[in-house]
Amino acid sequence: MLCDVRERSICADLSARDMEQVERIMAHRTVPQNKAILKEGEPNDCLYVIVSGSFRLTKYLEDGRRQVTGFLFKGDFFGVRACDESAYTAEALEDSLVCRFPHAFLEEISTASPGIKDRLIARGQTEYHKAQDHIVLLGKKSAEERVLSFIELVGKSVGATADEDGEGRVIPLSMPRQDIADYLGLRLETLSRSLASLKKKGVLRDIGRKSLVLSG
Amino acid sequence: MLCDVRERSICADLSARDMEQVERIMAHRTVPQNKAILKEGEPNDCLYVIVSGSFRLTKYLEDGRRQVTGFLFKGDFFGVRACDESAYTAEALEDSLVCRFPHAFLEEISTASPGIKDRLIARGQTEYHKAQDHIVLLGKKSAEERVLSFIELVGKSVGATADEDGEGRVIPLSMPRQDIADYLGLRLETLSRSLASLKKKGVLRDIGRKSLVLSG
DNA sequence: CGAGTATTTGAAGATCATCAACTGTCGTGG
DNA sequence: CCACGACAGTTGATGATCTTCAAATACTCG
Repeated sequence: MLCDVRERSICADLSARDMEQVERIMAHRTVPQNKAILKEGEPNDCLYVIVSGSFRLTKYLEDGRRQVTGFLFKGDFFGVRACDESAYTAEALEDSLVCRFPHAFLEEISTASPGIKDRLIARGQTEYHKAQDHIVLLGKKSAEERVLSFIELVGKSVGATADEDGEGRVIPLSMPRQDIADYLGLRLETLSRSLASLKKKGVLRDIGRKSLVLSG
Repeated sequence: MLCDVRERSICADLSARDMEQVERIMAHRTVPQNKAILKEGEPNDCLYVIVSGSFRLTKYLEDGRRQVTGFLFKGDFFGVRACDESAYTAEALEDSLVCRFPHAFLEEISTASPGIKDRLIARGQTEYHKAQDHIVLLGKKSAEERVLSFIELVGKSVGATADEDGEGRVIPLSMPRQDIADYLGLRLETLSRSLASLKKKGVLRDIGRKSLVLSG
């Protein structure tokens, strides 16, 4: 079975011979909605590539406060760390499919396909830069600015489609409000009010549970 | 000339033969206080390792709001990205010394010393995890909690020393209050008040411009 | 249709920001 | 060596934004 995310992912660097190996070793795995595939503090020895669906990454404070540190979509991957325990929890936002690579296996075939490591470095940097943008968002932006930035980010990640009128861009949302609020460092109610306010101002054309429509 | 950060840094993976190469190619460079060695948006083709001193990483919003996304100390490195422009500005907090490696050079010797790439991957992950902790700090913690977390982070990074009485831990601060505030997503005044409050509560034993003393 | 959950809305309160004045510190030069 | 100026940091009073608690409404699924 072939992923349709191959060209965007690690497999793109593999030779035909290595690909055979991959197809023997790797495992596709379905992850039901809200099920964790990786848990903060638990050991992890695999890299996961998202074939379809989406995930949230979360971290918890000792007292239970939860922060969503990122959302991942098709083609993204997580679980890079080769050693000890995971720094975050990864949960499916919807029924999803991932491709699983043991680190040991990656290490092995990377001697033949060193491009794999370059991919990991580059992707690591991309994630780091996204985290920095997130930091700017949390450190310096107002509630409404955060919400707008989030919508644009999702739009870029999953792609926006034109709505019926051809006037607006539809942004699909696979996550509930609470996840968005926890990503933005806001309370549910503040997120809701910010969305309402953006709609009143005409920035948002429509607010749905599973999608938003941006004006223009 | 040999760095005393060698074992903590990329050079640790190099063979003796590669080290000769490194000593020919690499350049030590001094960076005066408040001078940027990397600027957000400008191209960069080198990796820098901090030999002595410290740096702040900053990002700016279009309207000038500044966010400090991280502080780096001896042994840390920045400028990993092999391509296009830098995602952040790196400025010296004090007169500092860095070691400079062109990416092309690293790429070249990594065929002989593949451990270098593993280092870059591992370090990239470490930075990413630090960024995630920063996100939790900004998204979920109160002003005082942020300040305490920051102090503990610096303590871990640069090492705390016992004070005269042997009762407290002295945390050296190489950055001004404004940088700390911009790191914590707070205003100067709020940072100052939080410090004062922590002292009144007995968590801090003393507050100085260039150091803090933690109780216990 | 109805129960349960997700989301929105309302009113009151807390935390942090803002504006302003004050104090402390450091380096310079008389 | 002390006085001065400039900047870094602190403290005070007021206000805005976001949170909290409470209740209403909308949506989903069996």
